[in-house]
Amino acid sequence: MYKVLIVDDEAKIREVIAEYAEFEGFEPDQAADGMEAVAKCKQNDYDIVLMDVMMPKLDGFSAVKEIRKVKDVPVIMLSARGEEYDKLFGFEIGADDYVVKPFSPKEVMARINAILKRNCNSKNQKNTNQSLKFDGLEIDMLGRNVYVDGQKAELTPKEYELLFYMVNNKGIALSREKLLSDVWGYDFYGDDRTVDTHIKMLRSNLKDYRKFIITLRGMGYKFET
Amino acid sequence: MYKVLIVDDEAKIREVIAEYAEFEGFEPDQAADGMEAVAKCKQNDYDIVLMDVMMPKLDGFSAVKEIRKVKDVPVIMLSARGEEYDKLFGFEIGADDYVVKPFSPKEVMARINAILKRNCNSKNQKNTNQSLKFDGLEIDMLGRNVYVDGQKAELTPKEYELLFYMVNNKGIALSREKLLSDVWGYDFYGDDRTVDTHIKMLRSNLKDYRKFIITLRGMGYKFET
DNA sequence: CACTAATTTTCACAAATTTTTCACTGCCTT
DNA sequence: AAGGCAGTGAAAAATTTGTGAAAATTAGTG
Repeated sequence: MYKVLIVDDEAKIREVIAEYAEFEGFEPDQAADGMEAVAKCKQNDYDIVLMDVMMPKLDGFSAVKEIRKVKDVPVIMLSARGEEYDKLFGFEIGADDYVVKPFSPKEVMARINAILKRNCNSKNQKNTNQSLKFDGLEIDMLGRNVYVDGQKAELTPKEYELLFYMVNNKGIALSREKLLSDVWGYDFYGDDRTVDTHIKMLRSNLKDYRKFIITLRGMGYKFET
Repeated sequence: MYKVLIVDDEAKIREVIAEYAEFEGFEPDQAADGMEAVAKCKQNDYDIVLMDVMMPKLDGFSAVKEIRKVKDVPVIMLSARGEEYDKLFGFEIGADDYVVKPFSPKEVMARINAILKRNCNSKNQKNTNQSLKFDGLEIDMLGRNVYVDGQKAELTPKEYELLFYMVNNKGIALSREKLLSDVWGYDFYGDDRTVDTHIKMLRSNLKDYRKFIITLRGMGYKFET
């Protein structure tokens, strides 16, 4: 059964959608703001997230960005604001669809089904191997664990996020700026060498598999097997 | 490069979208009705299809149904009718997205990008893998690798940048000044012979394919196959 | 709320690598 | 044959990365 997380600050809206979702055979869960959504996503594995844009504490866009750091779950953005700017921004940070309020629950359900259907091939593959394995380096996306030759590696959060991002961009050259903006956040004001230090720690934790983290002199780094 | 098929009976609309698509780096093709769209899809491999619903000869829904029998290409439906019924119907027959006219070309492009990004793991990998091949010289732009007869060439950053720039200006005569200002930066204060030295190193690393780097006496260099 | 532990960030320095300079050689062109 | 221009090798200069340690930040706890 597919699990759906519904994020909106209005309880009424959450209820309506949840009811429909349940009727359609989904297992709905709710969050009232971006912070809660991020927390829930880190704990649970949802098959899709419906995310309102305008919310207290943490807005929908920022929440998606935060969630995407650790989970690759499809997201549909809900917004009362139908302006083009928002739409584009939503897609850019990787929303899979965008629905403008007021929407009909039926339409939302149809869009959920469309996305789940589309992702079913890759999703199923991903579900069966939610963990990636490169030689003796295993990354368990679900449990957020990394194993080096079967032994659990104790990575700090940043180290894990960095590895996760690099693995998801396997074979692609990543500049320090790109890494800082995607892993640390677009609003990070800091030293380039910060990346180096984390790469150092990551390498040291990956033991022999440090070999997968390639230095591209004058450029940045990349993960390559 | 991604190939997009634009299906609409109004030439004007096709033109506008095609223009935008080209600007965005897609390779647009057009069809004026459902029949033509089906025929073209059977012949060619498109990465995505934009399909109008209301068309003479064969309507959009039927066309998609027909296309899906032979090809599993993503489809975005375009429709002047924004009624919910159509939307649901569109998703049911497997449309990947649904845009209601009048739409802004920008929004359509954003949706195309969203879908292509999502599907990139399947067949389009070679498309995303921006790699150029000239004889036995292969340049993998994404991974920043250069292969000479399948063997990885260890280029220094400047060597890579120089090669990258020259390849992107294939067949064009490049003066030392132009190279210095474009590859090194407009603020570079230095000797002209610097270019020569890097060309030397690059040639030596490209082995037999040094032949692509042509000296233009009294002028500069160019890359030509 | 202060204290502790863990994590993240900054930073300076050494080591490694790359870039630049430059003198010299030799080839092309007129 | 001479003058100009490109090719080359090697040394010097500059840049970049790896790393350790200290400082700053964050989270957890009594």
